[in-house]
Amino acid sequence: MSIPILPTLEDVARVAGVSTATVSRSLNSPNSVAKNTLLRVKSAVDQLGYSPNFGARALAAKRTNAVGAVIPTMENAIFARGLQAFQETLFENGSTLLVASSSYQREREEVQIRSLIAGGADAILLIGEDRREGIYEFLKKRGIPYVLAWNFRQDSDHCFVGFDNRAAAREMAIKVLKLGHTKIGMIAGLTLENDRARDRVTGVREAISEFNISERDFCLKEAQYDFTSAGDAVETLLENGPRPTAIICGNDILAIGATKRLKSLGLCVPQDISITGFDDIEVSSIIEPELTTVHIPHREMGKIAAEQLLEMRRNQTMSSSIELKPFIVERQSLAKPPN
Amino acid sequence: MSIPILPTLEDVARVAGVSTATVSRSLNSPNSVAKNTLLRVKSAVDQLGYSPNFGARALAAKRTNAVGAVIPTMENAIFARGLQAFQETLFENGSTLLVASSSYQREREEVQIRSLIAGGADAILLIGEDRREGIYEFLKKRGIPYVLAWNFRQDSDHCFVGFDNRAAAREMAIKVLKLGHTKIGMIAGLTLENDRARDRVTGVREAISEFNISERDFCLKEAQYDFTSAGDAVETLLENGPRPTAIICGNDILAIGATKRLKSLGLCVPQDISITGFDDIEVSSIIEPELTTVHIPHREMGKIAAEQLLEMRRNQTMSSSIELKPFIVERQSLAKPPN
DNA sequence: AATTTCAATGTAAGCGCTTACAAATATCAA
DNA sequence: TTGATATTTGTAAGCGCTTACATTGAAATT
Repeated sequence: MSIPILPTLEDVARVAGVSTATVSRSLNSPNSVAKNTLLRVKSAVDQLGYSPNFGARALAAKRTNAVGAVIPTMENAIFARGLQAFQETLFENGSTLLVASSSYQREREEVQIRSLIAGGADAILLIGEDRREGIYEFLKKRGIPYVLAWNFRQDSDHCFVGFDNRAAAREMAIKVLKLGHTKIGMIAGLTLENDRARDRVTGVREAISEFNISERDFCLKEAQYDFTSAGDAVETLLENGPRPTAIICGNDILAIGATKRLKSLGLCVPQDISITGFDDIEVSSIIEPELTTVHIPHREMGKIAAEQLLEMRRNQTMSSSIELKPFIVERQSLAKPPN
Repeated sequence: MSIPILPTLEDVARVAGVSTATVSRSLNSPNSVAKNTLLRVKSAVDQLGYSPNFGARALAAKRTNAVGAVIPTMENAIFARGLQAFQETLFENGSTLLVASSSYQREREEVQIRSLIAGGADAILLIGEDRREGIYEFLKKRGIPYVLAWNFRQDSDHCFVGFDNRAAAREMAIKVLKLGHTKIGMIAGLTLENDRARDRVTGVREAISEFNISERDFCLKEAQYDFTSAGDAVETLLENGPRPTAIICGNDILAIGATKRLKSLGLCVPQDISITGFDDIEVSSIIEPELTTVHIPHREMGKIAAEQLLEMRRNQTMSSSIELKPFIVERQSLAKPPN
């Protein structure tokens, strides 16, 4: 594995008997080259096994065609699914995907953003809105287009591609309340530095107050996005104050973890306690009882985010935000409260 | 969002009152620069908000520090988890991750490999071994180090970081057979262009023949890695030939999908039929019955794969393969056959 | 036939950085 | 003090590509 000597544009030009400019054009805008010149170049390329040097190309053309994405973690199905669609769309448009993960930590995210830019990203996907203003200034100063996904906010000068977490959570809470539940629990994701989790709490609180449920009958517990934390949270909920008849969860992982723990405590879902989720990941329809949850079109979101980003990079303009509409999937985990 | 004019190395040099070489050294090998020169450069960098141009750096230094990974899909938890660890390790070592996905299609994978290289990857992670020889030649010719993960093969001149799929599957099958099962079913992943899936089938077949189970009492069905396909496969298995008392699944997704379908058909797992999985993804311990499966240390694999790749790139040498040892996690889905 | 227009190609100037090598300065032993 | 050595800095030559601009020759227009 020694350092190989690779053919350059110049080698191709020599073999094809044309100038380097013509070779470059053959590769980048074949339409502007005569048909049989193109053929000669192509065959020289094949013969030499040429492929362009990435650094040189990036330097001369002032673009890398690499798009970065900083997501909290790839292990969570919701990001994995959206990211997959994002990558596919980028690929179809000749861009590659650079990935970094923040572990839901703001400081770390910031480092990752900078390192993706240093690593050549010339456009970037971020999750949610919560971050220091300085980061946005940094991106603007460098002329790097960005899209904020997994959330949506009207009247913002950022470009969002996502959904209204508050409204969706509120809608789910209203559905729960309309069934007659009066003692409500909620297991939310950690709201610190996470606007999506926070907005979902806000939405639920709104519904709670619209239905005149007293603060005493609403109990909120935050938990990390894993099954065990969710289980622990649900136990806390049962121990403190009046036992809820419905528990609204900040996402499906929390809902599944909570359900599992309730069952192991001998409680039935939804007969004793109803559970709702958020995201509609694949396993939500596999577990028992099947989970009533908010369906989020992650794949679509990933695809559209990619498209917006590509457009922004192409036109050097800001694109407008796009709102996706979640909807509730009714399955088995939500029912009327017990008498 | 107009095209911004960014400061260059030369600007920094001018402000700091030194040569561009000194600035470059300050950034890349601070030890070789006098302490107070370093300070002057640092402050010039801050003052101008300088950060190096990626293309120029890649061109001059002949390396991008980007590592590519082509995986079948990020949506599958097993790759998501390994990839996450892979990315973290790369980041700790100053490299960025370029991702592409093949959807388990060889042709497509080949395109993705080439496009990652064109996109600047100077090392690459691949899953399994099954691909045209030409691809390996291509990588060698370009001097791009690669690691094959999720599988392991002795006496190969590739660098593997993975586990012996055949041995692990065989071991699981032996455990099943020792319990007294004599009619065995298997739901495998699609083995076409997938050496891992194929090796797992081979391992099970070995055990089957070691226990003198006749071909008539072993029924194999391939399925895509999703719950529905697995469900359909299990139904086929029930319809054809003698009903198996144990079904060995090629991975956890298949096992979970099969379990779900069996339950909906009114069959009990493991009382009527035992089920085993492979991978030990997180939900495997959440579903009911909890899944008996082969635990694969995905995170460790991702981490080690990254380390090997970084070492190969650093030394321009081939590293040796590393074998990880899976082990069986006994939970509830495997039991003795009914009388 | 002369002029204009346009498509196809060539020329050559960078793009912003790294690094081999040279030069200058500081350090040390004798 | 002097020469030898080590440390720090500067000079300048690329790295391999893209693209503005110039050139050529053929087709279209008058």
